[in-house]
Amino acid sequence: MSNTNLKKLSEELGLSISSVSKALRDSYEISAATKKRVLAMAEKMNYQPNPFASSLRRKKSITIAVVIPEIANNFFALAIDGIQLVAQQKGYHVLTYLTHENFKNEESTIKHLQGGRVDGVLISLCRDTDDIQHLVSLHETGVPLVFFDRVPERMECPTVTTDDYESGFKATEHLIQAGCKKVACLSLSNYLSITHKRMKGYEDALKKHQIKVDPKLIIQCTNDNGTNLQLIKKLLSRKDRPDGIFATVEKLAISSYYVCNDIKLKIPEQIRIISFSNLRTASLLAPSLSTITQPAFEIGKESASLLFRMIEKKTFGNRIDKIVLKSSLVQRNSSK
Amino acid sequence: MSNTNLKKLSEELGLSISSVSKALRDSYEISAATKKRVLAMAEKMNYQPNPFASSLRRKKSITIAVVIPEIANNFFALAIDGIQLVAQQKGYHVLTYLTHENFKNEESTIKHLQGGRVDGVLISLCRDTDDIQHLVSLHETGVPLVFFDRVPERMECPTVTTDDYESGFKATEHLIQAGCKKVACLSLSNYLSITHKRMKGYEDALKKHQIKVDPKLIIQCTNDNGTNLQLIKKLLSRKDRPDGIFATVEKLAISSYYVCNDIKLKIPEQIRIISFSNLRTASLLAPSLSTITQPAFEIGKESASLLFRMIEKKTFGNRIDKIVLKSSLVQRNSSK
DNA sequence: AAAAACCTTGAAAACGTTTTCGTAATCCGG
DNA sequence: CCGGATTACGAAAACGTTTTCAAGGTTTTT
Repeated sequence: MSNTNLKKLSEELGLSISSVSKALRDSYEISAATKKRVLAMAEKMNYQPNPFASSLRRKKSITIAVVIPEIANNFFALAIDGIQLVAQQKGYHVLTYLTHENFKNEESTIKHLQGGRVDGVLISLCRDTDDIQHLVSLHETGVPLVFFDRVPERMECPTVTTDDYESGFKATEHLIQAGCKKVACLSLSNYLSITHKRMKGYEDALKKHQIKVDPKLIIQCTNDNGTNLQLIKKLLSRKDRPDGIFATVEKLAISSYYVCNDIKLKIPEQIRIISFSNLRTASLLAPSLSTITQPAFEIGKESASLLFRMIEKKTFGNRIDKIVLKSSLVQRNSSK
Repeated sequence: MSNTNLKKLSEELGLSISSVSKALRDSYEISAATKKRVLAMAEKMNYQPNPFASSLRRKKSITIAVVIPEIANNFFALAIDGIQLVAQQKGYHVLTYLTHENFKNEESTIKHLQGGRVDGVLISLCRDTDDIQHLVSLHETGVPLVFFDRVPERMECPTVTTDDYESGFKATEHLIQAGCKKVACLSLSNYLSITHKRMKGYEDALKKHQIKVDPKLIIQCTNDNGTNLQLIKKLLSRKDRPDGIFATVEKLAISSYYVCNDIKLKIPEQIRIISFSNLRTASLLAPSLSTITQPAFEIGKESASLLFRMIEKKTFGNRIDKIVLKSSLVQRNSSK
């Protein structure tokens, strides 16, 4: 086992434990010569400090937690990438938790994090999180907390998001300008602020172009792919089917493609599609998929940076940062 | 802060610290009535045990580490998903580390893990890992270690892999049977066991069909996408260009698609492509991509399960498990 | 030459648990 | 009612660090 500790090291060196500890932490109290000796011996004996003893004593874990709905998802994978980059630079460890879009999981995960296991938490809510008591409670214990992308609607807290309203507006307007008269909206959740904003953009774009918002064209999708396929198939099989689809998340666009293949609907001739997406193969699809692409990697980086500012107390007292990044609309053939 | 600890709890209850601790851990030494009182008070005071004190004392972290080259990668994202599933069931925490295909990162990460921070490690090597001294060293400190997919060639250790040789063979033979005479192989690394095996399958399939292995058709790609695009473009622009591509990893197939679009090579008419891939949109590409699909999620699950068997010492003394799962070849239009 | 300042080290407490061991108090059969 | 078993709890050590404080020794100042 990992056996060499300060005690053994100090015995080997003929020094006290405290001196060895101080030498290793490069304290001014220790002479250069001694430090050199200690470092050499530590190297030789392959000393690795016990992180738990250290964390216990210093009340710091050098660890952050990332809580996300899923990982097999291009957006979140990229966000994690950005988070890890910053964490690695700071020398922090990253604990990852998946809620699988399940509120109970999110709740229990957050509760566990109250024990001091981490110095800060990055979180993107799950699709049916409405009650945020668990997060308020975590916040009250003093753990720095940053939300990214899927942020709570009614909580004063630091967030990193994108211009969801504008993106929803632009995407919808783009479809209208391409010729769509009946644009459907595929939504992920009833609760999430991001879907509210994206849908508000969608509705306002319709209104701007004198198109009435038709509730039948707004589909609340579920967390089950099979069900979603059925919902979309039903939508697209109607006589008065839409001629455009605005998908608020990537997987719903993918499902739409499958349904169109299935029922032989031509994209974009019979139905135009645009979607929020971080798919790297968007331009290789048949047809290439028009996307609103969120800067997922940057979102991760910004969130982590913000969190570390809070951890290091570099952020002003009770200042609450709300960072908003811009998504980019990329027109491709699915909306021509 | 997370302030309530055993001491406060015990004072509030008029019990000793040890009794409270034992009550919370449901020890037989404590009466049912007392346990009930303690549980109630712990709930009321929102007690969360300090994980570091506990880990320090018990010499267990209830945490595993996952070390992978990258996360924005369908294979690894799915594998992590499987790992997390098992870890969550076991009540373990998961620390994730990205090496970004950089050996130095891998080395230092592994070194840090020797301090006892985790009870076990799951790792997929990075593309240029040749020297495995750091892993031998970790293993020697007694930390259970399971390799998945990208495993070391010369080390006696538990692994979870797929039938890479057979898959490489089948994929290549499939291209030959589709009519290819000159099949190129896009490889990721010189060192990895998986690429060796996949390439051996490739070579043996060629030999079986009396096709000479042409070193000029075997391209060692790099870790830089731009460079890879150039390498592939050069390969496909030659007069004696190949009529088939066997890509050993997904991103090289994607790059090939881009190059073919760029230089107007028709897939599959002028060049057929098959690739290892976990792309969920493989069937939606233009043309749909033939794939060898690894059971990434299952690989994650199996690796984690194996690791936990080792952690729980349920695995026989020095028995070394080598689990091999089957990949599936899915023919689509890119190799018609 | 004594006093003050500095440099280097060590002893010990503390972080919050877990666990071993000891010990009252109760119980039960003979 | 006595001896042994059982039940329910507490005291204290231990895990491996970090940090405060004291102290011995050397150098500098007066």
